[in-house]
Amino acid sequence: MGKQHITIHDLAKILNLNASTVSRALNDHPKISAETKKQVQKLASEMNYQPNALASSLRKGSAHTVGLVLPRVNRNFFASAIEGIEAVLNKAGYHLIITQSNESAEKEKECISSLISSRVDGIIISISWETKDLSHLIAAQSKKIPLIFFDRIPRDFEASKVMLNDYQGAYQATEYLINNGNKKIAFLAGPQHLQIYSERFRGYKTALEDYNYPVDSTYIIENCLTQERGAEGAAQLLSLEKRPDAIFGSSDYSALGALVYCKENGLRIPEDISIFGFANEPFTKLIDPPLSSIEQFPNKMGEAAAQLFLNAVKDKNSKHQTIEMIPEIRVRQSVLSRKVSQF
Amino acid sequence: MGKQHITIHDLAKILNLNASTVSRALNDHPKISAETKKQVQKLASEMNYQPNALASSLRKGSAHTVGLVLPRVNRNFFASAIEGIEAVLNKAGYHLIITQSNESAEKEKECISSLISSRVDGIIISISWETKDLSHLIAAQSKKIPLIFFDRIPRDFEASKVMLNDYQGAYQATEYLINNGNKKIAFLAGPQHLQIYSERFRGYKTALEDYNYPVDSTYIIENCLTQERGAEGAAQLLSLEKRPDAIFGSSDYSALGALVYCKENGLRIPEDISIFGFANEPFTKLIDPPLSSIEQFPNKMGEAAAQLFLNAVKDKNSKHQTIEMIPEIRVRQSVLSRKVSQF
DNA sequence: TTGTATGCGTTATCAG
DNA sequence: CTGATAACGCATACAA
Repeated sequence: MGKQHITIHDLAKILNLNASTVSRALNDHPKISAETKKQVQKLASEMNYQPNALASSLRKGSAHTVGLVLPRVNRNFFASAIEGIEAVLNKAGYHLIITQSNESAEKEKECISSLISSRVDGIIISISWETKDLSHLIAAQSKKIPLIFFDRIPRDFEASKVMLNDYQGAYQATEYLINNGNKKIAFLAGPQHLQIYSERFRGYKTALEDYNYPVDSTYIIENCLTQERGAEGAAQLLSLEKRPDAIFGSSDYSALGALVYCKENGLRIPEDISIFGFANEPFTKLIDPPLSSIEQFPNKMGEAAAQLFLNAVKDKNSKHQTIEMIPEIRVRQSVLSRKVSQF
Repeated sequence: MGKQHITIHDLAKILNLNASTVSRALNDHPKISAETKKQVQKLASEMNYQPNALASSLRKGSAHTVGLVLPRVNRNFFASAIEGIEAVLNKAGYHLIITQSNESAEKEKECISSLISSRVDGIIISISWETKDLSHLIAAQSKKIPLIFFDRIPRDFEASKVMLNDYQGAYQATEYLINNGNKKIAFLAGPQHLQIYSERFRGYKTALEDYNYPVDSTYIIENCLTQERGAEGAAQLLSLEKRPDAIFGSSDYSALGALVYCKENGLRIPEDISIFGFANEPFTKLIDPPLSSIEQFPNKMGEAAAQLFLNAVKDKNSKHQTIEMIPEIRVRQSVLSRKVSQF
């Protein structure tokens, strides 16, 4: 009592052993007698010994820890990704430090800096909406810390990546809208310097072009990812002389904002206007009407990101790898099913 | 290049200084010349020096870090609590390590153990559903690590606590149901060894008693917190000869399960049956019909928990403190408003 | 104002 | 099989 934390030296003194022997016994070193091991481990557990991870990591030069930088944990997508990452990492004996950038580039810099200071063995990151300057990421790489991007990936950056084929998801959703009788499809876009959002936009645009639909810039709302922005975007779209008959959001939240706004303003969904989201957040199934969306398999994306990290530490000289996941559209009542084609 | 991480010794050598001087310069020590400071800080930033937090914390005996143990981050309630905790803690210069027990008592033990090994300065915890043995928590306290409970609190444990007046919330919800024409109110209970759930049950029961309603044990479903269990509970209740006309869930998720089950089985909500939840998760506003629930102010609860930790480190001998928050009911369309009384 | 010496708790290396 | 010693990187008491 009195002593906050006991050390291997305390144990050693009591057992008339050397601290090194205690250390080895605790780590199940092969050439320590079974007798001694038993003795040491018994006392350690009786005295509730907890090794000092700081000291151990300092000495070993690694904390066997991976840092995770997320925009925010308060999103099913990211929370599920954490589960996948932890499952793979824990099995491999790694711990995870979760940090949040809150969509702020500055906070993200701090997270990275703090993780480097904590001497993490790798960093898995989904960058913030704001992030444009990438020097903090270059800094991490220059310290030979494996850097794995997932989901939100900067354009033109050499690193391992887990990405969704956002293009394909957006293309399919747009195609579905077209094939089901929607003529004027509006799009709520995200920041175009993030690949996922530019790819979603490309999918939308290409589908329109392939079907010989005009791409009308008044139907494209920029930087529209939050529920609030979605409502604003919908307001803007509904005030147009020729208002759209469908709104496709780059995020479930902006789609939700649009949906609520349309309902509040007397539009019937999907009879008057169809709505499509992106991410398949759990609430999409629950709202009225249920929101069509695109499943991204966040858990699997997390697992894949963790696996890329493990590959990187296993083979220090391995090249960067990219894993692409295929999304699936989930059609629900928020979209018209007029079946104008046989598709 | 080549070197992964540079140290104060590297900087010292380059500047022809001693490592201690460099250390002091970087920490803005008062008796280091402005000249030297500028020199050192310039080089440090040029070379992208990142202090080794492991070494620093080991030496200082504290990492200025707080550990957080949550059942899971994939809940708005907990994710919002994190925000509140971080806001207060970061302002005070502390970092947060987030861990998840996944509602497993064993995993929770591991989290605590790992946090103690990381030499956190305090632990904020909301315990898992499974947790009954509290030895891991006693272990933490015996090492003089301040322990702050929030939301899910074990009965009869001396520690600082941030709790909701769950009794009051449940009482008010039940009272509302009574006053609005519901005669047979069923209850989906949680594990009674957790104070929040026993208090919710007590609120429900007391309200019934106060209004001279019978407390019918066939209307009480035990251990019913998940969406799945909620659906099962509803199935059980609807199969009763005299089925209830209202279901009050101890969680939004079990209430949701009940709501979906009732809808799927042809009951109109609220005409045929009223549903009330607990926690006011964001989805409650969005579903059809919107689910009545009880707001817990998770962000404020997080802030309060962090504040209690700060109090504990500021005054080592301070007594345990308890902060009680007052919940507010949020009535939505999932409940009948028959107004049988003037209330 | 700066340098020297020491120790935080652990583990790796070398001896015995 | 076990012990002695040094070192991980940093911060502090003490010295100059």
